Amino acid sequence: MTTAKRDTYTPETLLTVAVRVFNERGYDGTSMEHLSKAAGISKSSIYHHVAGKEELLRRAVSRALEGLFGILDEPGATRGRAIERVEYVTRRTVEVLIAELPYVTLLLRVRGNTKAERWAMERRREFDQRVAELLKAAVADGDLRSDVDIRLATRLLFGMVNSLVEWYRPQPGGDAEGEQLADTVVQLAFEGMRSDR
Amino acid sequence: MTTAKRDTYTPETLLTVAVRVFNERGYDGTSMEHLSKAAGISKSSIYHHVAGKEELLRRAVSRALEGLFGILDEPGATRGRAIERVEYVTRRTVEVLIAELPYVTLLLRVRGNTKAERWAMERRREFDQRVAELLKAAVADGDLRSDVDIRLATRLLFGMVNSLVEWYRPQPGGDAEGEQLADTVVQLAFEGMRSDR
DNA sequence: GTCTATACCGTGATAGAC
DNA sequence: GTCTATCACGGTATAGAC
Repeated sequence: MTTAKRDTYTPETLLTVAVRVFNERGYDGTSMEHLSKAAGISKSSIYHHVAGKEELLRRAVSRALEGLFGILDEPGATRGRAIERVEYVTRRTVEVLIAELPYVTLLLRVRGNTKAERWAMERRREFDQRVAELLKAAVADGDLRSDVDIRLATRLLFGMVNSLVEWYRPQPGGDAEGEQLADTVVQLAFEGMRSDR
Repeated sequence: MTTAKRDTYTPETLLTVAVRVFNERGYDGTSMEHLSKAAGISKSSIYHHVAGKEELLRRAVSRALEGLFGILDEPGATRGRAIERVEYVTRRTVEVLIAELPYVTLLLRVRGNTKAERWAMERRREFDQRVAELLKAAVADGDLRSDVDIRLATRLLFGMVNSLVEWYRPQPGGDAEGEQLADTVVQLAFEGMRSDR
């Protein structure tokens, strides 16, 4: 029942274009004029599909947040030893970041100037807290080093993971590329960069 | 000879205010009206001190870049074993990030919409490349693990370091706080988060 | 579903008085 | 050095024809 051909815009297809431009120029640096040029339709035609610029932002960050929160409900994140759940969530976060790259990129860059942005920031904080609790449990189990503040370690770990959006660009033919990258990130984060082990 | 009291603005003191607002609202999300309110003077008075909004941005990112490139000229970054130079640069980058927090924050967020931004991004890439060469040398020495792509490891390492600007807020009384934080970052990055060593 | 035309407001920047 | 007044422009968004 899904229409294959696509010669006119829907909110979904328009979102794809908008998110790309938002990430190139920044949300505030993007005007409806920029969007209309990129989409190949007039400014006013955009308003036929969405209520305005902010709705596009809201849809985009919602999608990113759905992906991230979805991880926390997966079996790997709810069962087993805490350290294993931590590594699982880290690995899956990398994979979701890559799978939903433009949406998560936008999420990680919102500044809180509009209602939609502030809502997104709040939900993101929730996610961070959920992850921080996991790490805390792993420390209690004695599987993560206890000589550094765990809140700090969580932030640094996810600072490393989130930095992916600043430079990672998916390869056209790279299929299982995400899993490989996730492996490397987990290795570096938990085993360190030194070779003398 | 330095005038202690400050009841009128100079380009320097104005920059302090502007950079704070830029970081709160984003550069593109900040209008001259926002700046004038924050500075307590009228829009047109701002133009008496600086040529415009972009000059404020240029001054800010210049300051950040000076701080970062300065590190590469320090003895610790030019002498000794490569691995030691890598750890030194990492540690010092954290310290400079904290010492020049608002300026580096702005630098790390530019999108390339204006000339000043594109120039800043180019110089930043130069810095990253210089650091990547250091890490490469440390791998050649056998001191850094060779089972992961070194360009990738460099990006993740500095992704972790740079993420500081997203959440670190200096404590009013915290003096040697920066050095402590730098120690932790270096430990986590090079030794990893696991406790089983 | 897309267009042209337009309303209306905030933007960066300037002129000139004090 | 700061102000008020003003400019030209681009911003989001709407009206209404096709």
